[in-house]
Amino acid sequence: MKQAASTPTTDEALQTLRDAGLRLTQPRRQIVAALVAADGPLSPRELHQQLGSAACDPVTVYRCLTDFERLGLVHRHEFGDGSTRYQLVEADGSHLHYVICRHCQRKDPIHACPADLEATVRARGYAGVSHTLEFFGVCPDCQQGPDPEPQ
Amino acid sequence: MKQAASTPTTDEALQTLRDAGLRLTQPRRQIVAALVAADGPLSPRELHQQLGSAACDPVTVYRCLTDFERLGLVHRHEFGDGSTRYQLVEADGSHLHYVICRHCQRKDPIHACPADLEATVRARGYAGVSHTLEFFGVCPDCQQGPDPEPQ
DNA sequence: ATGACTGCAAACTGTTTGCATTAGG
DNA sequence: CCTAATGCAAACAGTTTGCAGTCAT
Repeated sequence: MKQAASTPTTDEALQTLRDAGLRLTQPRRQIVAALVAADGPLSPRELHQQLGSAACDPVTVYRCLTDFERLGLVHRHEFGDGSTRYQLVEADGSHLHYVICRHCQRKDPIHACPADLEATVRARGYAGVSHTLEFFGVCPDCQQGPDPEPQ
Repeated sequence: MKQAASTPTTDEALQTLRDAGLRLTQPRRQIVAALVAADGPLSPRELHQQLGSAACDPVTVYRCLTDFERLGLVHRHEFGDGSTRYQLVEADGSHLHYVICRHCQRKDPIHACPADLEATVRARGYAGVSHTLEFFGVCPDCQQGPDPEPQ
Protein backbone atom coordinates (compact mmCIF):
# COMPACT_ATOMS: atom_id res chain seq x y z
CA MET A 1 0.00 0.00 0.00
CA LYS A 2 1.11 3.50 -0.70
CA GLN A 3 0.54 6.69 1.22
CA ALA A 4 -2.63 8.69 0.72
CA ALA A 5 -1.44 11.81 -1.05
CA SER A 6 2.16 12.10 -2.16
CA THR A 7 3.70 14.26 -4.81
CA PRO A 8 4.60 12.22 -7.86
CA THR A 9 8.28 11.64 -8.50
CA THR A 10 9.90 13.24 -11.48
CA ASP A 11 9.98 9.88 -13.21
CA GLU A 12 6.30 9.27 -12.64
CA ALA A 13 5.44 12.68 -14.02
CA LEU A 14 7.65 12.13 -17.05
CA GLN A 15 5.94 8.83 -17.66
CA THR A 16 2.64 10.69 -17.81
CA LEU A 17 4.07 12.86 -20.56
CA ARG A 18 5.40 9.87 -22.43
CA ASP A 19 2.06 8.09 -22.15
CA ALA A 20 0.38 11.13 -23.62
CA GLY A 21 2.69 11.00 -26.58
CA LEU A 22 4.63 14.10 -25.66
CA ARG A 23 8.34 14.21 -26.26
CA LEU A 24 10.63 14.31 -23.28
CA THR A 25 12.55 17.39 -24.20
CA GLN A 26 15.13 19.07 -22.04
CA PRO A 27 12.90 22.02 -21.11
CA ARG A 28 10.04 19.73 -20.17
CA ARG A 29 12.28 17.61 -17.97
CA GLN A 30 13.51 20.67 -16.16
CA ILE A 31 10.06 22.14 -15.71
CA VAL A 32 8.74 18.90 -14.34
CA ALA A 33 11.67 18.64 -11.95
CA ALA A 34 11.05 22.19 -10.72
CA LEU A 35 7.38 21.43 -10.14
CA VAL A 36 8.24 18.31 -8.19
CA ALA A 37 10.69 20.25 -6.07
CA ALA A 38 8.30 23.17 -5.50
CA ASP A 39 6.49 23.42 -2.20
CA GLY A 40 3.66 25.57 -3.48
CA PRO A 41 1.99 26.95 -6.61
CA LEU A 42 4.35 28.66 -9.04
CA SER A 43 3.66 31.25 -11.70
CA PRO A 44 5.23 30.81 -15.13
CA ARG A 45 7.58 33.64 -14.28
CA GLU A 46 8.62 32.17 -10.96
CA LEU A 47 9.13 28.81 -12.57
CA HIS A 48 11.29 30.29 -15.27
CA GLN A 49 13.36 32.21 -12.75
CA GLN A 50 14.00 29.07 -10.75
CA LEU A 51 15.22 27.28 -13.83
CA GLY A 52 17.49 30.12 -14.76
CA SER A 53 17.12 31.97 -18.02
CA ALA A 54 19.59 29.58 -19.63
CA ALA A 55 17.26 26.63 -19.17
CA CYS A 56 14.66 27.67 -21.67
CA ASP A 57 12.60 30.51 -23.02
CA PRO A 58 9.74 31.89 -20.92
CA VAL A 59 7.39 31.10 -23.78
CA THR A 60 8.24 27.44 -23.47
CA VAL A 61 7.21 27.52 -19.83
CA TYR A 62 3.79 28.84 -20.81
CA ARG A 63 3.36 26.23 -23.47
CA CYS A 64 4.45 23.38 -21.24
CA LEU A 65 2.25 24.39 -18.34
CA THR A 66 -0.74 24.61 -20.64
CA ASP A 67 -0.03 21.13 -21.92
CA PHE A 68 0.57 19.76 -18.44
CA GLU A 69 -2.73 21.12 -17.25
CA ARG A 70 -4.54 19.49 -20.12
CA LEU A 71 -2.99 16.17 -19.10
CA GLY A 72 -4.18 16.69 -15.55
CA LEU A 73 -0.60 16.74 -14.33
CA VAL A 74 -0.86 20.17 -12.76
CA HIS A 75 -3.63 22.13 -11.08
CA ARG A 76 -4.23 25.74 -11.99
CA HIS A 77 -4.73 28.43 -9.37
CA GLU A 78 -6.26 31.84 -9.93
CA PHE A 79 -5.16 33.98 -7.03
CA GLY A 80 -6.53 37.08 -8.59
CA ASP A 81 -3.19 38.84 -8.55
CA GLY A 82 -2.80 38.90 -12.28
CA SER A 83 -0.94 35.70 -12.85
CA THR A 84 -1.87 32.06 -12.97
CA ARG A 85 -0.03 29.58 -10.76
CA TYR A 86 0.46 25.89 -11.25
CA GLN A 87 1.03 23.06 -8.86
CA LEU A 88 1.61 19.36 -9.37
CA VAL A 89 -1.44 17.27 -8.52
CA GLU A 90 -0.90 14.58 -5.93
CA ALA A 91 -0.36 10.98 -6.93
CA ASP A 92 -3.94 10.21 -5.93
CA GLY A 93 -5.24 13.03 -8.09
CA SER A 94 -6.00 15.36 -5.20
CA HIS A 95 -4.84 18.94 -4.86
CA LEU A 96 -4.86 21.80 -2.41
CA HIS A 97 -6.74 25.06 -2.24
CA TYR A 98 -5.60 28.27 -0.61
CA VAL A 99 -6.73 31.29 1.34
CA ILE A 100 -5.15 34.47 0.11
CA CYS A 101 -4.85 37.31 2.62
CA ARG A 102 -6.28 40.45 1.06
CA HIS A 103 -3.77 42.49 3.01
CA CYS A 104 -0.41 40.75 3.01
CA GLN A 105 -1.09 38.40 0.08
CA ARG A 106 -0.03 35.45 2.16
CA LYS A 107 -1.17 32.06 0.82
CA ASP A 108 -2.40 29.55 3.35
CA PRO A 109 -3.20 26.00 2.23
CA ILE A 110 -6.66 24.74 3.15
CA HIS A 111 -7.45 21.08 3.36
CA ALA A 112 -10.92 21.38 1.99
CA CYS A 113 -11.97 20.53 -1.51
CA PRO A 114 -15.43 20.59 -3.07
CA ALA A 115 -14.70 17.40 -4.99
CA ASP A 116 -18.20 16.24 -4.13
CA LEU A 117 -19.68 19.19 -5.98
CA GLU A 118 -18.08 17.92 -9.16
CA ALA A 119 -20.63 15.13 -9.03
CA THR A 120 -23.31 17.76 -9.56
CA VAL A 121 -21.50 18.92 -12.63
CA ARG A 122 -21.02 15.44 -14.03
CA ALA A 123 -24.72 14.80 -13.45
CA ARG A 124 -25.31 17.59 -15.94
CA GLY A 125 -23.46 15.56 -18.52
CA TYR A 126 -20.10 17.29 -18.36
CA ALA A 127 -16.97 15.21 -18.90
CA GLY A 128 -13.42 15.72 -17.70
CA VAL A 129 -14.58 17.95 -14.88
CA SER A 130 -12.09 19.98 -12.89
CA HIS A 131 -12.33 23.14 -10.85
CA THR A 132 -10.53 26.10 -9.37
CA LEU A 133 -11.32 27.36 -5.88
CA GLU A 134 -9.65 30.11 -3.94
CA PHE A 135 -10.61 31.74 -0.68
CA PHE A 136 -9.94 35.36 0.18
CA GLY A 137 -9.90 37.00 3.58
CA VAL A 138 -7.88 38.98 6.06
CA CYS A 139 -5.44 36.82 8.01
CA PRO A 140 -5.18 36.96 11.81
CA ASP A 141 -1.90 38.88 11.73
CA CYS A 142 -3.27 41.58 9.48
CA GLN A 143 -6.34 41.96 11.71
CA GLN A 144 -4.14 42.50 14.75
CA GLY A 145 -1.47 45.00 13.95
CA PRO A 146 -2.93 48.14 12.37
CA ASP A 147 -0.39 47.81 9.58
CA PRO A 148 1.63 44.59 9.70
CA GLU A 149 2.51 44.32 6.05
CA PRO A 150 0.39 46.24 3.57
CA GLN A 151 2.11 44.68 0.57
CA MET B 1 -40.87 38.09 4.71
CA LYS B 2 -38.93 38.40 1.53
CA GLN B 3 -38.00 35.81 -1.05
CA ALA B 4 -34.92 33.65 -0.65
CA ALA B 5 -32.55 34.98 -3.29
CA SER B 6 -33.48 37.96 -5.41
CA THR B 7 -31.30 40.40 -7.24
CA PRO B 8 -31.17 43.71 -5.40
CA THR B 9 -32.92 46.61 -7.03
CA THR B 10 -30.90 49.50 -8.36
CA ASP B 11 -32.01 51.60 -5.41
CA GLU B 12 -30.95 48.98 -2.90
CA ALA B 13 -27.55 48.69 -4.52
CA LEU B 14 -27.13 52.46 -4.60
CA GLN B 15 -28.00 52.58 -0.93
CA THR B 16 -25.15 50.19 -0.28
CA LEU B 17 -22.82 52.63 -1.97
CA ARG B 18 -24.21 55.54 -0.01
CA ASP B 19 -23.86 53.62 3.24
CA ALA B 20 -20.24 52.97 2.42
CA GLY B 21 -19.66 56.65 1.97
CA LEU B 22 -19.20 56.50 -1.78
CA ARG B 23 -20.58 59.25 -3.93
CA LEU B 24 -23.46 58.45 -6.22
CA THR B 25 -21.89 59.65 -9.42
CA GLN B 26 -23.39 59.31 -12.84
CA PRO B 27 -21.03 56.53 -13.97
CA ARG B 28 -21.63 54.55 -10.79
CA ARG B 29 -25.40 54.80 -11.19
CA GLN B 30 -25.17 53.54 -14.74
CA ILE B 31 -22.83 50.70 -13.88
CA VAL B 32 -25.06 49.58 -11.05
CA ALA B 33 -28.09 49.72 -13.33
CA ALA B 34 -26.31 47.61 -15.93
CA LEU B 35 -25.34 45.05 -13.32
CA VAL B 36 -28.91 44.85 -12.07
CA ALA B 37 -30.17 44.36 -15.61
CA ALA B 38 -27.52 41.78 -16.49
CA ASP B 39 -28.47 38.13 -16.55
CA GLY B 40 -24.96 36.81 -16.08
CA PRO B 41 -21.40 37.77 -15.18
CA LEU B 42 -19.98 40.67 -17.18
CA SER B 43 -16.41 41.60 -17.93
CA PRO B 44 -15.38 45.25 -17.56
CA ARG B 45 -15.23 45.46 -21.33
CA GLU B 46 -18.69 43.99 -21.83
CA LEU B 47 -20.07 46.27 -19.18
CA HIS B 48 -18.55 49.31 -20.80
CA GLN B 49 -19.88 48.31 -24.19
CA GLN B 50 -23.38 47.95 -22.83
CA LEU B 51 -23.24 51.40 -21.34
CA GLY B 52 -21.99 52.88 -24.56
CA SER B 53 -18.68 54.66 -24.77
CA ALA B 54 -20.40 57.95 -24.02
CA ALA B 55 -21.40 56.82 -20.55
CA CYS B 56 -17.97 56.78 -19.03
CA ASP B 57 -14.35 55.84 -19.54
CA PRO B 58 -13.35 52.16 -19.43
CA VAL B 59 -11.00 52.97 -16.60
CA THR B 60 -13.91 54.11 -14.50
CA VAL B 61 -15.54 50.74 -14.97
CA TYR B 62 -12.45 49.00 -13.60
CA ARG B 63 -12.28 51.31 -10.62
CA CYS B 64 -15.95 50.99 -9.81
CA LEU B 65 -16.01 47.22 -10.06
CA THR B 66 -13.02 46.99 -7.76
CA ASP B 67 -14.80 49.19 -5.24
CA PHE B 68 -18.04 47.29 -5.59
CA GLU B 69 -16.31 44.02 -4.94
CA ARG B 70 -14.71 45.39 -1.81
CA LEU B 71 -18.18 46.35 -0.58
CA GLY B 72 -19.42 42.85 -1.27
CA LEU B 73 -21.87 44.18 -3.80
CA VAL B 74 -20.54 42.08 -6.64
CA HIS B 75 -18.99 38.65 -6.90
CA ARG B 76 -15.87 38.09 -8.97
CA HIS B 77 -15.52 35.22 -11.42
CA GLU B 78 -12.27 33.89 -12.87
CA PHE B 79 -13.23 31.96 -15.95
CA GLY B 80 -9.65 31.55 -16.98
CA ASP B 81 -10.21 33.24 -20.32
CA GLY B 82 -8.09 36.23 -19.52
CA SER B 83 -10.67 38.55 -18.11
CA THR B 84 -12.43 38.89 -14.81
CA ARG B 85 -16.24 38.95 -14.71
CA TYR B 86 -18.50 40.48 -12.14
CA GLN B 87 -22.02 39.72 -11.07
CA LEU B 88 -24.30 41.31 -8.52
CA VAL B 89 -24.65 39.26 -5.35
CA GLU B 90 -28.18 38.27 -4.39
CA ALA B 91 -30.06 40.16 -1.74
CA ASP B 92 -29.40 37.36 0.73
CA GLY B 93 -25.71 37.48 -0.01
CA SER B 94 -25.63 34.33 -2.11
CA HIS B 95 -24.17 33.97 -5.56
CA LEU B 96 -23.84 31.49 -8.38
CA HIS B 97 -20.98 29.44 -9.72
CA TYR B 98 -20.50 28.21 -13.26
CA VAL B 99 -19.24 25.34 -15.37
CA ILE B 100 -17.26 26.53 -18.35
CA CYS B 101 -17.13 24.20 -21.34
CA ARG B 102 -13.53 23.74 -22.38
CA HIS B 103 -14.65 23.40 -25.95
CA CYS B 104 -17.39 25.92 -26.70
CA GLN B 105 -16.75 28.20 -23.71
CA ARG B 106 -20.40 28.00 -22.73
CA LYS B 107 -21.15 29.05 -19.15
CA ASP B 108 -23.65 26.98 -17.26
CA PRO B 109 -24.82 28.13 -13.82
CA ILE B 110 -24.47 25.56 -11.04
CA HIS B 111 -26.51 25.73 -7.89
CA ALA B 112 -23.78 24.48 -5.64
CA CYS B 113 -21.69 26.64 -3.38
CA PRO B 114 -19.03 25.61 -0.90
CA ALA B 115 -20.21 28.23 1.57
CA ASP B 116 -19.76 25.65 4.33
CA LEU B 117 -16.07 25.42 3.55
CA GLU B 118 -15.73 29.09 4.41
CA ALA B 119 -16.30 28.04 8.00
CA THR B 120 -13.03 26.13 7.81
CA VAL B 121 -11.32 29.29 6.71
CA ARG B 122 -12.89 31.42 9.42
CA ALA B 123 -11.85 28.82 11.95
CA ARG B 124 -8.30 29.67 10.95
CA GLY B 125 -8.92 33.21 12.07
CA TYR B 126 -9.57 34.81 8.70
CA ALA B 127 -12.07 37.66 8.50
CA GLY B 128 -14.22 38.87 5.64
CA VAL B 129 -13.94 35.54 3.89
CA SER B 130 -15.09 35.14 0.31
CA HIS B 131 -14.22 32.76 -2.49
CA THR B 132 -14.15 32.11 -6.19
CA LEU B 133 -15.08 28.74 -7.62
CA GLU B 134 -15.35 27.71 -11.23
CA PHE B 135 -15.82 24.31 -12.78
CA PHE B 136 -14.38 23.27 -16.13
CA GLY B 137 -15.44 20.39 -18.33
CA VAL B 138 -16.71 19.37 -21.72
CA CYS B 139 -20.43 19.92 -22.15
CA PRO B 140 -22.78 17.23 -23.49
CA ASP B 141 -23.12 18.93 -26.87
CA CYS B 142 -19.38 19.11 -27.41
CA GLN B 143 -18.98 15.46 -26.48
CA GLN B 144 -21.55 14.45 -29.09
CA GLY B 145 -20.79 16.16 -32.33
CA PRO B 146 -17.14 15.69 -33.36
CA ASP B 147 -16.87 19.42 -33.82
CA PRO B 148 -19.97 21.34 -32.72
CA GLU B 149 -18.35 24.67 -31.98
CA PRO B 150 -14.58 24.74 -31.48
CA GLN B 151 -14.57 28.37 -30.47
C1' DA C 1 14.16 11.53 -41.56
C1' DT C 2 10.41 14.26 -40.03
C1' DG C 3 7.31 16.24 -37.42
C1' DA C 4 7.01 17.93 -32.68
C1' DC C 5 9.08 21.38 -30.02
C1' DT C 6 11.74 25.40 -29.02
C1' DG C 7 13.56 30.15 -29.32
C1' DC C 8 13.13 34.69 -30.66
C1' DA C 9 10.68 38.76 -31.70
C1' DA C 10 6.77 41.07 -31.78
C1' DA C 11 1.98 41.73 -31.14
C1' DC C 12 -2.02 41.80 -27.99
C1' DT C 13 -5.22 42.25 -24.18
C1' DG C 14 -6.57 43.27 -19.88
C1' DT C 15 -5.46 46.21 -16.23
C1' DT C 16 -3.12 49.88 -13.64
C1' DT C 17 -1.21 54.50 -12.68
C1' DG C 18 -0.43 59.72 -12.68
C1' DC C 19 -2.28 63.90 -13.05
C1' DA C 20 -5.23 67.70 -14.26
C1' DT C 21 -10.26 68.54 -14.37
C1' DT C 22 -14.96 67.90 -12.89
C1' DA C 23 -18.70 67.38 -9.96
C1' DG C 24 -21.03 65.28 -5.75
C1' DG C 25 -22.27 66.30 -0.84
C1' DC D 1 -16.19 74.73 -1.06
C1' DC D 2 -13.36 70.80 -0.96
C1' DT D 3 -12.38 66.41 -1.76
C1' DA D 4 -13.68 62.25 -4.05
C1' DA D 5 -14.14 60.63 -8.54
C1' DT D 6 -13.56 60.91 -13.51
C1' DG D 7 -11.20 61.22 -18.04
C1' DC D 8 -7.29 60.89 -20.71
C1' DA D 9 -2.91 59.22 -21.91
C1' DA D 10 0.48 56.37 -21.19
C1' DA D 11 2.78 52.67 -18.98
C1' DC D 12 2.71 47.76 -17.60
C1' DA D 13 2.34 42.70 -17.05
C1' DG D 14 1.10 38.54 -18.39
C1' DT D 15 0.25 35.88 -22.18
C1' DT D 16 -0.15 34.62 -27.09
C1' DT D 17 1.24 34.08 -31.93
C1' DG D 18 4.15 33.34 -36.25
C1' DC D 19 7.84 31.42 -38.11
C1' DA D 20 12.36 29.50 -38.88
C1' DG D 21 15.66 26.48 -36.80
C1' DT D 22 16.37 22.27 -33.84
C1' DC D 23 15.96 18.00 -31.56
C1' DA D 24 13.53 13.70 -29.86
C1' DT D 25 11.95 9.56 -31.66
